[in-house]
Amino acid sequence: MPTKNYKDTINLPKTDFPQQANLTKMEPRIRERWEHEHLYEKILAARRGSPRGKWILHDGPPYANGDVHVGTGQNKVLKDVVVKFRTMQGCLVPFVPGWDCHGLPIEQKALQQLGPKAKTAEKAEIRRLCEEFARNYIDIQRRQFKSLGVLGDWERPYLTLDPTYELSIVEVFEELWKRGHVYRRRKSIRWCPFDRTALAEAELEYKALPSPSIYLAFELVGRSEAQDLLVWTTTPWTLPADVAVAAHPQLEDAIVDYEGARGKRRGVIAPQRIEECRKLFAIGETVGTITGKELEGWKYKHPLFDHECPVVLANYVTVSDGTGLVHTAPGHGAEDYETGLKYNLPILSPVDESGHFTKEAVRYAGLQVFEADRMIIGDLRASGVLIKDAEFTHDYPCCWRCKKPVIFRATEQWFIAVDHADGRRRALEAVGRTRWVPAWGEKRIRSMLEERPDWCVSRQRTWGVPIPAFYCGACNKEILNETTFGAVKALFAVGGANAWFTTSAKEILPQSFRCPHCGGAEFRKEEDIFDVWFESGSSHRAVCMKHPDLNFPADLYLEGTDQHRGWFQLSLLASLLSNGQAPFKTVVTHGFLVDARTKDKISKSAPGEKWLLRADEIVNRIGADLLRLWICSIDFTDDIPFSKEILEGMADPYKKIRNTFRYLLGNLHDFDPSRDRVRADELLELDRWALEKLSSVVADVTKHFENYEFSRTFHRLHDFCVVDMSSVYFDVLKDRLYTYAAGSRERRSAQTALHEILMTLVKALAPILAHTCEEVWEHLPGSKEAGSVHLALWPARPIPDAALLAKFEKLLRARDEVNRRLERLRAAGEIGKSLEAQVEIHAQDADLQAALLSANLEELFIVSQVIVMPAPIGEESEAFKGLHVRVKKSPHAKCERCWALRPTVGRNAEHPTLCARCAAAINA
RNA sequence: GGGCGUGUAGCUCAGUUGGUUAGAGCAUCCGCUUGAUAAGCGGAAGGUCGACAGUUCGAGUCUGUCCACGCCCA
Repeated sequence: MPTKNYKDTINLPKTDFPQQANLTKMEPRIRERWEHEHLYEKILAARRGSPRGKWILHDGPPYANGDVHVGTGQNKVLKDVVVKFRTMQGCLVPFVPGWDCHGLPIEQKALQQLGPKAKTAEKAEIRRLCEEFARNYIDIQRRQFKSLGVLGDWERPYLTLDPTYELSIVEVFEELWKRGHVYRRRKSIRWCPFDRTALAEAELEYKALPSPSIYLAFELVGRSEAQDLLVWTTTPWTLPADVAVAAHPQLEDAIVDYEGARGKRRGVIAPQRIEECRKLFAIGETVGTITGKELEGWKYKHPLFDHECPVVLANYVTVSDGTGLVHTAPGHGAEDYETGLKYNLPILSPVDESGHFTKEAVRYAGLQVFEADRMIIGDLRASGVLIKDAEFTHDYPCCWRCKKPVIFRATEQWFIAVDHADGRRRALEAVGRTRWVPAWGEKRIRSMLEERPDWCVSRQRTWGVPIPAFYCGACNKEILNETTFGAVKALFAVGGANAWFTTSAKEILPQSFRCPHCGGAEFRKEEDIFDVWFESGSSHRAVCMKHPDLNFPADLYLEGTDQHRGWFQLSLLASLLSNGQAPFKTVVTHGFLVDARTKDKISKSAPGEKWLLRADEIVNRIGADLLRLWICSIDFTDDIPFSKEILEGMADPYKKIRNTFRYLLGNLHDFDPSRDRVRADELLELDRWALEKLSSVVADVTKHFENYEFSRTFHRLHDFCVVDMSSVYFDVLKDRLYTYAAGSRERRSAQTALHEILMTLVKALAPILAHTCEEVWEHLPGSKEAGSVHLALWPARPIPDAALLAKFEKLLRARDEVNRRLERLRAAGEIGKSLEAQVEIHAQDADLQAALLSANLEELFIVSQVIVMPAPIGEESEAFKGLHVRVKKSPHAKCERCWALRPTVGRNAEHPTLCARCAAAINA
C-alpha cells in the first residue's frame, strides 16, 4: 500500500498574524489608521450618553520647552492606560491634553535669541517671540506624545496662553480677591538676583555650597555681666541689615571667658555650643549663666555701623549649630521678618533687584552681595568683631532655573493668604476627602500644607499673565475693585493678556474711574506677572469647568511625585480658596526614572545612551508598545531603575504575549464563533478549566487596574500566558486541535475556549499594548463587536468555579511529578518526547485519586498511556507526599499521524500505520 | 538634623489576618522537540527575605534600634 502523507490531514495552525512584531513599521501604520478613522472622536461618540457616565482625567500640562523626555512620556502613557481602561469599562473619558506655555525658561530663550537687542525690546515683541517658541514646541511634543499611542483631543489641546485660559486666570484671581485672600505687602522673600525675580518654594533647589562661617563678638553696651554677645553667621552680607540678636526665651545661656581679637573678654554663648566652639577659638571657664528672658532688651553696638541694636526673643533659635544667639535681619530672612514684625524692628533691605547693595548700605553701595562678603569680613576683622573666619559647606537654596544661589530680599509682592477664611483648615479637610495613591501621598501633602506660608504669586518678568492691578498716579496705592476687574476681563476677552501690554491704563479703565483712596484720575498698570503655578493652578477653572467635554471636579490627577509640592498643592489651593472645592477626587503619583546603575535622576545623566532620554527616539528604535509594556511592568510608586538593558529585557515578555496571540489566532482560522461555538455545559472539562482560569485573571486584572497597580496587571496577564496557557493548556491542546477531525466536538470545544481567551486577552491587554492589540483585532475570526479594540467593552466573566480550579491544581501538581520522572527517563536516554512514555500513578489523597480516575490523563500528561493504580506503585514523590508514579517507555508502535504509541496501531487495514483514533478522524 | 517612603533570587514582581522545606516569570546551565519553528516543552541551579535585637511554641510577615538608598523640608 502506498504510504499516505498524513501530515496533510492534520489541522495545523494558520494565520497571517506575523510572528515578528516589527513594531517600528507596524505601529505607525496603526496610528495612521486611527487618525484617518478619527478614532478618538469615534470613541467619544460611542460613549456619549453611556449609563456609566463621564470619567475625567485632567492632564497636568507639561512645559512647552524641549523634546518629550522619557519620564514625561511615561507619565502620558500611564494616563493613556487609565483612559483606555475606563473607556473600555463603558465610561465617556475625554482626554484633553494641555501645555504650560509661559514662564522664565522660554523667556530666557527668547532673550537669548534677541541678543543685545533684548534690553531695548518692547515687552510685546519679547512676548511674540516667546509665543512662537512655545507653539513650536507644542507641535513637536504633540507629535512625540502621539507616537506613544496616546489617544486624545490633540488638535484642540488647552494652552495656558490661550486668551480664554488667560481670562480664567484673572477670574480665579478675582474670586480670591472677592473672598479676601489677596494682599500686597513688603515681605522678605526668596529672590533670584540673576533672573531678577521672586521665587516660590517650589522653584528652589538645594545644593551643597561653601559659605563663610564666621564667629563674631557683638559688643554689649552698658552691661557689667559680660562684654560681648557671641554670634555666628554664614551670610556676612546680611550684616548691614542687622537690627537685632535673637535668643531663645526658654533657654539659659552661659557667660564665659574667651579670647578674641580684642584680647581676653567675657561673652554670652549657649552652653551646648561651648564644646564645638572651643575647637575654633579659645573659650575658658563658664563664670555665670543668664536666661534668654533676662537678655531681652540688652543693647549691643552694630558690628558695622555706629548705632545700637536690641536683643530679642524668638522660638526658632536652636542650639544645634552656631552659638545659640542669632543675628537678625528682617529684610533678609523669613523668620527674621516675623521677629521684626513682632518687635517693630526696621525691615532693612539695602539690596537692589540685581543683588547689589544700595546707598542705604553706605560704604558697601554698588557691591554685589556675595562679593561683598570678603570686604565685610575684612571690616569685621579690622574692628576686632571677628573672632573666627572659617568655611562651611551646607545645602543652600538655588534658583531652579539658573541654578545660582538665591538671596532673601524684602520687596513689595502680591500674596494669596492661606489662613484667611479658614482656608488652610478647609484645604486640609479637602485633602482628607481625596483618595491618594499611594496612600502615603496624603501625609506628604498634608504636612506641606500645614506648614506652607502665604502664596507669593507675583513675578517680575515679561512672559506670563499680568497681575491685573492698577496704581493711583496720585497716592500710589494699589487699586483692585469690581470696576477694574470688569475692565480687565473685557480687555482679556478680546485680546487676551497681550492686550495688557499694548493698552494704557487710561484706555483700559472707564473714563469716569477715580482712585477709591484719593480720587486721583491718573493710573498706571501693575508690571508684575503671575507665578506660573498660579496659571497651571487655575486649570480647574480654565479647563475642567469650561471645556464642554469635561467636568469639575476631575476624577483623577496623575503626575510625578514632585507635584505634591507643585501642581497638586497649588491647584488645590487655587480651587479651594476660589470656589470651596478640591479640583480632584483621586490623585495618583509616580516616581522618577533613575539610572539603574548610578541611581541618579536620568534627567541629569543618560543611562548609557542619549536616545534613552527621548520618548520619541525610544519609539523609533524599539517601538511604543515595548516602552508601554515596560512602563506597565514596574511598580511606579517608588523610584524606577531605568537602563537600556532593562528596557530591552521586555522584548521576551512581549514576544511571549505576541506568540500567545499567534497561537490563538492560528488555531481559530477555521472557527466561526457564530457557527461552531460549543455550549458552555458541553465543553470538555479541561476547556472549562482554562475558562475558569481566565475568569480569575479578569477579576484580578480589573481590580488591579482600578487600583492603579499596573505592574500587577502586567504580571498577572503575563504569568497567565506563560504558566497556564503556553506551558499547560496550549501544549496539551495541540494533540486535540491538530489530530481530531476538524469539526469534532472535542476540537470545537477547545476552539470555543480559545476564542473566548483570545477575545478576553486582546481586550485586557489593549490599554497597555495599544498597537499590538489593535493589530490582533484586525486578524480576529468572525464578525467583530467594534471596528477597533479601543471601542470594545471590557470583558465580563463569571465568578470563577473554585472547586474546578482546586481539582486541577492538584492534577497539575501530579503532572509536575510526572514531568520530573519523564525527565529522568529522558536523561537515561530511554525516551525523547513524552509521548513515548506510559505512566502508572496512584494518589493516597482520595480527592486526587478520584480526579485522576475522571480526567483525561493521556492528554493532560501528553503521554501515550496512563494507568491509575488502585494501590501505590513505584517511588513516592518527594515534593508531593502520598503520590506514587512509575514511568516507562511504551511498548507499542508509533502512530504515524498523531505520534502516540498505542496498542491500536495497525488494527485498521486501510491505515495500518495509524492508531484507531486517527483512522476514525481521517474518515470523519 | 526633621518628615515620608523603599529594601524578598542577576532582573521584574508575588507572598492573604504571623503557621510545613519563601514562590512566579525572565535571564543562566543541561536536555527534549522540529506539526506555534528567529517558536514550543521539560529539568536543574540560584535567596542567612538590608542588619541586629525583642515579642511568640513559631516572624519575610508584629515591635524597637541601626544601615543603605530615594523624595520632601530645614
